[in-house]
Amino acid sequence: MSSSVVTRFAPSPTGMLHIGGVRTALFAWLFAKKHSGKFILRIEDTDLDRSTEENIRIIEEGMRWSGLLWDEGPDPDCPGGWLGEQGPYRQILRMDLYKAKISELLQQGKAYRCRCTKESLEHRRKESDRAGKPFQYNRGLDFGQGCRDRQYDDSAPSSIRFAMPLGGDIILRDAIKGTIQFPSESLDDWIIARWSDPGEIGVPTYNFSVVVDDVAMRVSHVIRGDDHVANTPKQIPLFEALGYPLPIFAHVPMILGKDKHKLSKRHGAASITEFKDLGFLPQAVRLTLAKLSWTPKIDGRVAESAEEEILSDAQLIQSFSLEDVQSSPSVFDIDKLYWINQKLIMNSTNEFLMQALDPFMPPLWLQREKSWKELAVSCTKERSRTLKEMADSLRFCWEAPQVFDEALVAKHLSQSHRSALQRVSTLTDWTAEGLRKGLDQILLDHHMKLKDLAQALRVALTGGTISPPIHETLLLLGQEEIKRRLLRWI
RNA sequence: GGAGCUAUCGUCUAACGGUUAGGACAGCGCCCUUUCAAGGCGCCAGUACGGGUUCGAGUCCCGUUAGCUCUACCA
Repeated sequence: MSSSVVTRFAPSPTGMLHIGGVRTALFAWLFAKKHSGKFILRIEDTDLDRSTEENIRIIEEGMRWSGLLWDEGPDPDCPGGWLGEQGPYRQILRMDLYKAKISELLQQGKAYRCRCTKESLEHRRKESDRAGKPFQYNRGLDFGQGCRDRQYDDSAPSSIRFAMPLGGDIILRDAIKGTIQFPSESLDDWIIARWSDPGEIGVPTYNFSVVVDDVAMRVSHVIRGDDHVANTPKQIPLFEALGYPLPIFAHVPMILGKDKHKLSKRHGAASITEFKDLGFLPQAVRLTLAKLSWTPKIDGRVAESAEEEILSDAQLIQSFSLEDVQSSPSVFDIDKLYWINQKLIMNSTNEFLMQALDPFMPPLWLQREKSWKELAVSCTKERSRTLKEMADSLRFCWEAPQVFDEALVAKHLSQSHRSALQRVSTLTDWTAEGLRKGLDQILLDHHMKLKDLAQALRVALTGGTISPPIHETLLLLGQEEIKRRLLRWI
């Protein structure tokens, strides 16, 4: 039990849920599932100014939609508002724990009160800049100028800094990146608790609370974004100072936009909500994200055909391994998502799609018979990349065309076409079979090709030349609606 | 500026130091076809650069270049 796997996703509620965050969470989730471990969601809201309740809700909803359900974390349905034994899972509610740990460090001389004001630090930073050196508190040019050995008590306002090692290297053994060495001299004594009034301990900073929480929640594998690599050498000595064993670190590479910069709104969709609204399936998002910087190997083999690219969650979980994750970043290509989404839609049951389509459809959709919906879904699912496109391709069912393109009318609705349309409106057997026979007879009588009649009907009925196969299009519209729409052409 | 990371087709990637450098998406062409798709077949396209090590380097080492991350009392 002591060796059981626990991973976590620890976003800060300062904005939307970014697709890059979802990918990081996905890897942590896959790893936990693979090892029958636990996956924790923890809200890192120690930035009081930027964190909001609304953003927490967005994160929870986004995670649920993505299918990344957490074993421990916030849960309004549970007593106290969270699920799990190490709660609460919002850092703002865990201040007592942090402050107790800070007191310990203070007593042991592993942390110290710092009375340097923002102004003083600003000044020293500028001085360093002028000398062409990076500013590091109590290192380099600043060595000896800080409060490290002043033994200040809490009788005056102060922040609290962690006394970092002064020599040697800090070594990070990363499950993805390998061993990385950081010279201690490139780090400095960083702030673990913000400025506070006399007698108090300020709000702890991210790098501090993360360590305390990861230990308290028994996180065995810290799987997080690449952008945290530089934080890790700060955190490692803290684990040691607190007397905690080190978890295994795994830093997953970033997801880039087409211009090789961090993926953002500029590249189109970046938040998980946007992907949802675009009509992508959660499974498609998971699969696409999973295959960035990682290639699943099924039975030791990578995909060798298009079909083999489409994997189930079970296959992803089964083949997931941190060692196989690349250390280089990758560019997110939405075309691949479209393709995977289309494949998954094609593979989906009508039952599933009928329901998945609900949010994209007008109210009239909900009133339709099941058999009608089934027909609508089955004749559009092979020709749509997204749920939204599916919904769009069924628009003609509720929206009669108002304006017609003259060129289309001239090409597809000549007098001879119209006389055939006249016949269509007089058909009486509107079963699938009867309709087929009826159309065939019209084609014979009018010496027409199906192609011509189909396009004439499309233009007359939908205003365009694109629709599901013509028999299905007619069945979806129904006899009465067709008569109504054909009226102006016959 | 400093610290760190990274480098195979446009993109995602595969390749015990030995392959005509493989696959997928995108693009292009042909076939199929009732429009659009789907499907089938095919084409285009890559080891950033320079040095080593080696019988042999995409793969190991060193440098160069480029990109990214971090460099906050943000997370």
